Amino acid sequence: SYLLYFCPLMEFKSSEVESKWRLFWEQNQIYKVSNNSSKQKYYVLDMFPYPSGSGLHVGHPLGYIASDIFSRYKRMQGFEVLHPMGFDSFGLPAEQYAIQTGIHPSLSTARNINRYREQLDNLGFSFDWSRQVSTSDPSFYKWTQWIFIQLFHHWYDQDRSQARPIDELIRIFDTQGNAGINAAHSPGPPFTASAWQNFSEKSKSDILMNYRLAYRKEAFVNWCEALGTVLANDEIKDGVSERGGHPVERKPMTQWFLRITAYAERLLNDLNTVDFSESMKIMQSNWIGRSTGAQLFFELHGFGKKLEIYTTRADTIFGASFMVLAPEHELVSKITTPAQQASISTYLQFVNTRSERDRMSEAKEVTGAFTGAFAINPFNGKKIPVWIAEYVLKDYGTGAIMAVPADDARDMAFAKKFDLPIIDIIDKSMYPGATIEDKLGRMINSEFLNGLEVPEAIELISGKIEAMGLGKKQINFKMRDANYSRQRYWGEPFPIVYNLDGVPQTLPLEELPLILPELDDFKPSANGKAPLSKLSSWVNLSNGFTRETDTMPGFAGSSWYFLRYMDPGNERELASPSAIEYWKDVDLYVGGTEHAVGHLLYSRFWHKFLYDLGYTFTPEPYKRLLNQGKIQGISESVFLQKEKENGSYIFVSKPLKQEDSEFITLHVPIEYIKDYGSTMPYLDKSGISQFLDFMPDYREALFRTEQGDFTSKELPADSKFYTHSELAKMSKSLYNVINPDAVVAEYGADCFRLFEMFLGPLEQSKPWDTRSIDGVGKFVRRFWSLFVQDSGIHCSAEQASAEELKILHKCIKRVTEDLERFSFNTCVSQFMITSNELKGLSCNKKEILEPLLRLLAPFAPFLTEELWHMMGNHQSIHLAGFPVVDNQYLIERIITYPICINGKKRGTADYPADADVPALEALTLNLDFVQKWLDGSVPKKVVVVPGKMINLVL
RNA sequence: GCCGAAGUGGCGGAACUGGUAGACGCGCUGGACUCAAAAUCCAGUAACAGCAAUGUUGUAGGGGUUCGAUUCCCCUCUUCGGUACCA
Repeated sequence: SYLLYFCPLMEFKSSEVESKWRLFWEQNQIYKVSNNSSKQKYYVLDMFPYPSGSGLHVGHPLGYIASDIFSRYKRMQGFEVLHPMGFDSFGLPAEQYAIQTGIHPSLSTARNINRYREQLDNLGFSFDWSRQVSTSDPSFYKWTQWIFIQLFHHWYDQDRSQARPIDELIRIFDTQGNAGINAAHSPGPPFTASAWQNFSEKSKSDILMNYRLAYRKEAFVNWCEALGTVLANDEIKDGVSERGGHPVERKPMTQWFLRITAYAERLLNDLNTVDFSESMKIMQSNWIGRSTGAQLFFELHGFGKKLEIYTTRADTIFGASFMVLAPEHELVSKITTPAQQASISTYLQFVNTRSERDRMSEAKEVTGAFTGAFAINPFNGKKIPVWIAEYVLKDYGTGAIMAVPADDARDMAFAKKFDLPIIDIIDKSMYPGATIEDKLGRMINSEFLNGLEVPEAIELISGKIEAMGLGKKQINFKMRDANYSRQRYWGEPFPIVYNLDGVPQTLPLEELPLILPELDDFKPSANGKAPLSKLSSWVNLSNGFTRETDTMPGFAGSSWYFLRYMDPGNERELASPSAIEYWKDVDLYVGGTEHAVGHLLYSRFWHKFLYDLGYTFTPEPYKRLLNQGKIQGISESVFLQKEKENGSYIFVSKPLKQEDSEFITLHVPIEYIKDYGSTMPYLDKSGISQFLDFMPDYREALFRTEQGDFTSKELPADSKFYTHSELAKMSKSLYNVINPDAVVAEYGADCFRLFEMFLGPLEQSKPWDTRSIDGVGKFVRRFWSLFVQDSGIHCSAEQASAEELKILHKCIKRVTEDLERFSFNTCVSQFMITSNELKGLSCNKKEILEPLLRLLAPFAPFLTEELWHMMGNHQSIHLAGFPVVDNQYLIERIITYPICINGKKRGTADYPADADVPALEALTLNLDFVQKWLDGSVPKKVVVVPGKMINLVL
């Protein structure tokens, strides 16, 4: 034992080992990916991060670790694996930061990227960093601008279901006008070929705008005064901006839009061809929101005008007792009668003063006004009053509806409030559970529809509407065209100039990228114009033309970045055709659900557009999508009570807190807490003094503990002041962020990776459990000690026993299967089991340990690389093959069957694995304990489940 | 409100097509080593009853199918995620 003191055991020193192998991998370009490989390709993509100022916390790398494990696994299996990483570096936070601090976004972004890069490198990822992209890099956004130009120069042909060049559309206009064209377009008047030829250049440009896939239009936008910009619908939560929670109001502005609605049908249908989770597909299809219905015209009594509505329930037309227009509907001013003028104006004023926020928070409140006009029911000639109301939306359908109170809850509420007639038209008595909205029941009070079931009635009347020329069948989508303009600085400038008539023109490829100019003042102008508009030398060109001053939104760069990774240095194309041909699409995409409807839809749209133009070769960009859950934190807080008499403060230890008194809750930085993560975390005396340094306002406060009330100085040394734990997200404001760097420094990157996987299923959200990481740490040490003893590696060349081979191959089998179904947590469990089993056998045989090492390599790249080299290998383990299971070692010779009587286990018996069912039956009936139980009688049935169990039914 | 997912020990979670529920890890209890602590190792750990063998109850609650249900079907409750006047 004396000797042992002087002969230190060889330990696994993670920090030394990690830096050594990181350097080795870099010098030997282990993770360099080739575009000219003869191997089969596999593309594993992570959703690239926005490099925020606060760096990574332990939640961010979860998905990256999973994708890294999978990439390494595929690479070891012999695939050429593209596993790149980059940065989504344009966006609001950097700009907000710039406004506050004056530091230019490009500087803070570069700094943040470096920090992210460092943190990522710490975790041993196998990214090919030579392919890194950043969306704010001009060599990258050159192609973002280029794609926008392509969108501008294309229109969508519904008949061919394809984007086509705008020149072809002009040729069609020249020869036949716009009458016979089935294009995705904004509303506009019909015109003939000769009319087209006589239009001015300006008018032609305006008309073409209605067809372009990137177009300008005046629209109500979500204007956020506090942020000084318009926001997309998905940047608003509950009527306030998602970032900052500022109020949002509606404001008309001329904006760029992308005609994503042209692709709605394909975006919906092609969901069937991709491997996304069911809930993800449902989220997307709800967002697209396809509905089949009918366009229907109502004569307006005494105006010689027609009112166009959209309905999915044409069958209910005999129950239509009023019409409703959206307040912004263009006919409102034209049809309002003098008598109703006052009340309509009052209502319109009311609507205008209401922000989006008010509308949403009082969604159930019924408001509206009567225009004085009447529409004529085309089927029975009845006069129907026309109302306006907030609950009808301008942007959906035609912005006008026929209201059928008997069959629609909203119309019903409206009819009740304003005392309008309710005509019963569907008898639902035979469908007891059916709600008002269900398409079930039998028609009544509906003339020729009477007696029909609802679906039959819809069918019949739709046919009649078309035959009578009253309208036609129509498909509608909830999805709107994407607003593509931001009145912001830190984004891609539009490659657009306006001529003297204000007609937009695109820049030629030679002038791309249009570099975002330097600017000192990033604040938006008061009039809502973008910061770039202040830079007149940039805006105004020598020929009198002006530049577009808005910038592109956050989703621009992220809509196509995965293509750039294929060929990031290319200066002539977004990526070379041969590179795209080789990599094609993403085989596995890993990221959070929060991008379900935003990023994923936009990028699928762009990819389809590029597919139409022949730049990409698959209709969908992502074959398979895996959504990782979030890692939650635990926040710690203390209860503070203010004494009524003298205004002094007293902190109350959690167990002493009385339910009825009022408390202020203050969050405590988790690093001051003792027993963090246990059921009874507390502050000790030094923790309290740290906390008071952090919140000096309460320096004089008393602390109430079991031992009594004390000031912080008087506290007994052993006192425990208990705090309150809550599951919460990790956030700076709750002081509960856990930095991966600290965990890596303490436990090593391998342990960190294994632990994040071990926490639970990847797709599930789960709390970071600081304490149980020790278990994984123990595994790493035990695994190490399988290979290393005292002075070094101690593997023997001895032949492995059948038992040992079985343990190994069981592990290979389980881990391979679990990897294929992305069950990483059970992989780690299996490694622990196997390592314990081998430990129990004192197995140190190379024949077993070497394949086991390769099996673990994707999970623990540093540890396995170190051991691999200690065993005498000179090449990286990550270039070695992944072990293959040999089932011959797993064959069971004897199987222990549980023997049950009426489902209850009564004993066991060992039978040969290959025994057939009749033989098993016969052997079982002869068992002593079975005979005792049967006691002479014969069982009704013997159920034999080969390999599993035998059950006798008496 | 609607759509979706999920509810298993003190905790995170296993159980792949119905077949001995609670693998693996944390925590806890006891023991070994130690002057002592840490570390490490060994044993135990769903609940109830029992010295024990063992028995009974148990996968949110209720019902059903089955020889057998955490798994399949119906109803109810709870939690989380998405969405919100879409005609």
